Amino acid sequence: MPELPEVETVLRTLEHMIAGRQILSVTVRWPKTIEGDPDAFAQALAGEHFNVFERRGKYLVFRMDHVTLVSHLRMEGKYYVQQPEEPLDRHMHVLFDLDDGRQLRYRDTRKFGRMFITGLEYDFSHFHDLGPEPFDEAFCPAYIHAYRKGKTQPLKSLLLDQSFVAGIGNIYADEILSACALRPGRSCRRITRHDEENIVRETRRILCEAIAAGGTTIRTYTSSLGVSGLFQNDCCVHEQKTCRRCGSEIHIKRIGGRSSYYCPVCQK
DNA sequence: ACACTGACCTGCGAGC
DNA sequence: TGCTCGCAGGTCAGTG
Repeated sequence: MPELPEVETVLRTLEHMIAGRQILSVTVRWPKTIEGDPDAFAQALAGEHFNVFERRGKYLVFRMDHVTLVSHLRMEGKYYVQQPEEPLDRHMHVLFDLDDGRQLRYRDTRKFGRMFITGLEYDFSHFHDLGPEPFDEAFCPAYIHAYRKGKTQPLKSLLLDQSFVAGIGNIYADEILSACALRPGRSCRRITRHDEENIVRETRRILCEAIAAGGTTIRTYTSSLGVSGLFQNDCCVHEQKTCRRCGSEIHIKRIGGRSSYYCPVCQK
């Protein structure tokens, strides 16, 4: 499931592969992938160049000539750069014909991912209630303190709340709370200043390490493969049987509708 | 205002 | 073997 580090990896890999390329035409095979009118989407992108590659939270942002293309992979969205004669499968929902003869293909088995176009000056403030980036200095202990005031939700739900901080998903939320020795079900009302400092530091550390792990895939990419990160193979608690720190059995509990993995010994 | 639930989708594994 | 059921997950609309 792509979270911030995976989205960053996908973005940098695509930048490496298609920066400056022009879109000749767009084919939409599953219209619901496109927010808004798919025909207008295809028309607006024809002739546009991939100029600037940005990420905001889990959103991929491509600045073109006259429009901005925004893409969210949700759970299983992937991009492939292939030759047009390579066979399509039934999960390839949007095709972008490029000026060098290759094809950028969006593939999504669950069809949850979405993309849309908007103006060149798009900055997210009008459409999405996204919180600060984890690496932005605005994400600090004092910010957490102010944000959680009056709230009672579990810490896990707080970390998944994209208007609190942008880019964290279920896997990294579990890992961050494990690193902070906090149980996912703990109320955000009942943490200390020390915990707030830990959350900021461990969030950044874990995402940094994950981006670094994903970065290795950039150097080894092959043009016809989908891009994803590697860090998710290296979790302390998420989808683990035993705690990597103390060896205790990992517990699973549903919190906010998500499976949450934690060590009952290390996390209080 | 806050917190929780269900819908959107498909593939996969468990259980019968 | 073949079927059904439940689960996985990010976001948002809807509900209490």
